[in-house]
Amino acid sequence: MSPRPKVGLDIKEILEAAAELADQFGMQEVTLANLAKKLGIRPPSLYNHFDGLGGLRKKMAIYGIERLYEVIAKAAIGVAGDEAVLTISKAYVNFAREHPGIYESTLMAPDLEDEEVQLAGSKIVELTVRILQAYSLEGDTAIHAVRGLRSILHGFSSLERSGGFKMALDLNESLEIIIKAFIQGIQES
Amino acid sequence: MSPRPKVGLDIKEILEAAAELADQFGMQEVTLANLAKKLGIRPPSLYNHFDGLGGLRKKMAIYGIERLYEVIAKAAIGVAGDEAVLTISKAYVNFAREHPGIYESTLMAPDLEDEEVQLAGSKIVELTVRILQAYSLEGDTAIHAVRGLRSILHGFSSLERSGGFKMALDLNESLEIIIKAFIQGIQES
DNA sequence: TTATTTTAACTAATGATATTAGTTTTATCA
DNA sequence: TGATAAAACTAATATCATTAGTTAAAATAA
Repeated sequence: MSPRPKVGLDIKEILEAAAELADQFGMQEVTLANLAKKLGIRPPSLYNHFDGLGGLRKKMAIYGIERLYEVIAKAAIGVAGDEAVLTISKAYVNFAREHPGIYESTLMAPDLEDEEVQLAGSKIVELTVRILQAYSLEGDTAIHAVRGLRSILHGFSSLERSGGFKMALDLNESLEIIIKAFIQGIQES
Repeated sequence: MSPRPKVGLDIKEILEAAAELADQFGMQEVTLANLAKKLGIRPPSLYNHFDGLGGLRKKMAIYGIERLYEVIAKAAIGVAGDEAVLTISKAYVNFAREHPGIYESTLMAPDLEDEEVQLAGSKIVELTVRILQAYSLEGDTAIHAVRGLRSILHGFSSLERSGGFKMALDLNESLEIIIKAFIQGIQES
């Protein structure tokens, strides 16, 4: 019930190769043709591992979200309160900087509302909720706060990558000030 | 020095048709084939108006940013302070909701660092700077604040569109609370 | 060991796409 | 009226993703 073919690729190797392509050349260069060439096989052979280009993008999105989660979760160990929020924020933004293609892939699934994709993302949301519990926010404020934090982190990463911030002013400093302002303000609302 | 051909399309009509396609079906359906069909011409004829698919995407990005600017600028008339920030924020998010394809196009230029694209975007940045002048922020804080506000608005719009917020909690309320918290916090930093 | 089954590769072919080259039509202007 | 320039066209090419059908290799079952 578990045979092995000649080349013997598994989905993990394929996703790692696809992630390398994405980080080096951007998601628009992650084609079945390029991926197959990198793996030393023919494009149709990839259909044994996932359901076409859409299927690849979905798997890449889940893989990318999981890698992002691991980085954030590791950063969250042993910290709490403001320090925790700041630490995971930096980890998030750094991940997007170091792996622009993987980060891009987390937004390129054919259907981002897909159950598996949402499930992967919900782990990051839950982690954020736990960290914000330190502030004992009232009622729905915690949910609004999570939405705000996610908006800041995704918006910041996205704008930074696309060259949206062109003023000569340190970006890490901006991030720190933005995050601190937000958590300060949310406590007073 | 200004002849006229038989059909006589101008770039504005073409961009409006492309924007309609984008809003209805998403940017991935804005192909030269689909656009030509909608306009009643053959795909190669489009090359008389812009430089291929990349050229179209660049023109669409500029067109989209300009339309977004107009909406924000109109919303900013006759308001100041917190009310102004809240009003333009709602206008921004509403634009992304009403014109998802146009909004998407503002991020799909082949080179977002392109001079013309940046120029279009800088008008929105300058408008935001003027509105934030009401707070008399010290030193570089104004620049950090603009970066924060842009991150929130882009991140919020982007996550909302991709189904990132799945809790059953009013999104407009979230936006209002997030923006208020941020401008409150930035004044104390 | 031998036979069967399953997996993962392959070739060949198709349809859609962007793109280039070269041509034709049409409207303006001298 | 004739020249020019803009904007349409046809024809052809290369690159994709994708499907259908085939083959080879490895693991399991007899």
